[in-house]
Amino acid sequence: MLISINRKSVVSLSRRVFFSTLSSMQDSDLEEKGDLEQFSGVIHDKDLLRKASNGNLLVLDLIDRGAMEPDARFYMELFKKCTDQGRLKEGQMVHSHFVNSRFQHYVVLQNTVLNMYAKCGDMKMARKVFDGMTERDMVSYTMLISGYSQSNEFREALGLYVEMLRTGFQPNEFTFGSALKSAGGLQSDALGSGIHGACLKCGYEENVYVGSALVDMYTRCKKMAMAKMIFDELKSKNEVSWNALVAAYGRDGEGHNAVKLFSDMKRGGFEPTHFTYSSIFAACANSGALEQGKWVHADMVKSGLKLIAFVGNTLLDMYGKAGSIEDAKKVFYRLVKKDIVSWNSMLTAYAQHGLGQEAVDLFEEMRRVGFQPNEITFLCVLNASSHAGLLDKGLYYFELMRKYELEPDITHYVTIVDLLGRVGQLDRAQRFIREMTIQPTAAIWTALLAACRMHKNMELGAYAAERVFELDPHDSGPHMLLCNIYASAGRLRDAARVRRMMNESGVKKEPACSWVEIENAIHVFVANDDTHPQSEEIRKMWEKLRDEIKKIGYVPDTSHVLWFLDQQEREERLQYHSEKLALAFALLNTPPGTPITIKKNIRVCGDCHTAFKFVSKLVSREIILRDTNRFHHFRGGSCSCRDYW
DNA sequence: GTAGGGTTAG
Repeated sequence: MLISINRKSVVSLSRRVFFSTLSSMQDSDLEEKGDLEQFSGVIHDKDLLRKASNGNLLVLDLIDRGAMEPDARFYMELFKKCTDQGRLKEGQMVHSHFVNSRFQHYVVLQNTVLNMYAKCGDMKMARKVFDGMTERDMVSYTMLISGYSQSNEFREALGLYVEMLRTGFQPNEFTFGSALKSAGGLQSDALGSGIHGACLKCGYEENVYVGSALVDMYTRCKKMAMAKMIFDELKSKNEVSWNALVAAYGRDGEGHNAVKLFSDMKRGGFEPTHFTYSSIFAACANSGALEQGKWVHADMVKSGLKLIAFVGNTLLDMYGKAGSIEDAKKVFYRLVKKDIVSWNSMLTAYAQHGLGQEAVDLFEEMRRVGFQPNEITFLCVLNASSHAGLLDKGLYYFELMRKYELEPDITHYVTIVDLLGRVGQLDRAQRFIREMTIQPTAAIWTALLAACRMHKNMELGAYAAERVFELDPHDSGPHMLLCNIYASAGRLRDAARVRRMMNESGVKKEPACSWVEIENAIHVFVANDDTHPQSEEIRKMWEKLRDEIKKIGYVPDTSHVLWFLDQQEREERLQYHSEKLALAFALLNTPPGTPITIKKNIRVCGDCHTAFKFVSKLVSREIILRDTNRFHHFRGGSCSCRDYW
């Protein structure tokens, strides 16, 4: 609370009262700073003011109107306060006074200014201050290097690091930490090991910051063995060192290793932090290790850590990716404080599950409560509209972006092409591409190509494919799409030509695989897989299922498979697609009535989609299938995507 | 006065 004082009462204030009044002021009272004018008449004692204000930004007003002149220590406190609170504007104001003060040549103060700009993300100004310094020390270099590395300007950081060495300054543990982060950011093993060598030479290998930075750097350079070795030999470890390694498993989608490390960490007496949990959930999300993720979630609840956005967002994403939309929703609504990523993640989860209407409703709720959407928000909601076939909504939201002063980028355009294509408005999609204000990319034409495959438009498909091949000749996806378009139109010669083209230019098709998690183990299947210990049983199971579903109406759709085989061979191949094997395996190894979740690394084929619908009816089980695009929930003979995918 | 670890989309 700012105590309201008028000039008359100020004059009669004792030094003591003045001191305590100013000390009790909060920066949040800044809007009421008009009242400060009342002080200006009585401030003569700068030291008293400095002490009383304790770096309080309220006094900026006094400085600005020349009512007081800070001393060196006061400048320092003000700059630090602006740095800590990220108050760039106030910092600039103090800076402009500082350059006219008699302290302007103090290196330590100039460093503090430099650091303030760097930490507030204004690297241009930080650089300008640095360049303008007549005298620099090692800290000046280190502050600028760390600023660059924290702004992801890794090349600048390392350039400066080299310059620093050339100039003859000795880096310290602070410098090494930032330099290693930059080398990791550039994924440059060569630069990283060079810096590593320098750390050893200077005797910093036992510093816990340097150690963690080394571990992190090597993981980012894909040198996991080296990272682990350094980690194991670290003399001093803390939770950050552990987190660096856990996070690496998160990035690589190695859920099981991450969880194992998590257990080791706890056994070693280290408390997991928000960073740890966040990384674990990301690891489980990316590897589909839902059961383990749930276990760690329970552990976090026990630990008493609050469900803040920082970690809740990752957890939400994990449940979404694992197919459990209900759990994702629970996390979302229990978050202590939602940030933009929370909203976007929830929208993504809805979109992935084909719950377009829910996504649209959530987006409207977001606007209602006054949360500012960003580009990603629109991408999520456009995607959701597209997957649910909500044409008008999608087009409306695309236009709405500009009202929020957001410029659609190429990814938004792709979604609109996809949206128009899915509902079969191919001509309109083509017109939309022609009228785009930005240059169409391979992704744009691939979206149109996929729509042509869906709606069996060979001519436009061939045209779109040509455009894709011009822009990106090495992607196998578009080749396969075109090949399939020709094959299902009976143009086998053309299909063969595309195949040949792929072979000649060395385009490889990613092998399809499906996997299913049962009791903490992940079982992976590829088509015609007979390597699994239960393969005989699995085949028999599927053949039994196939015969049963044929009785209730299943007709194998062979238009999706290799055109060069005869009908019977095609049907044969089709029957042992990886997702069918995974399904048979899951039915053999899970209790009746429980839902089954299967993941696939490419899009589900049309025949498997149909077969899964029949199986869900036959065995009265819910089957959840995640492909690269989205989730399919099969229940009672139909799919949540309403065959829209 | 200076340092290291996390999340949404594609």
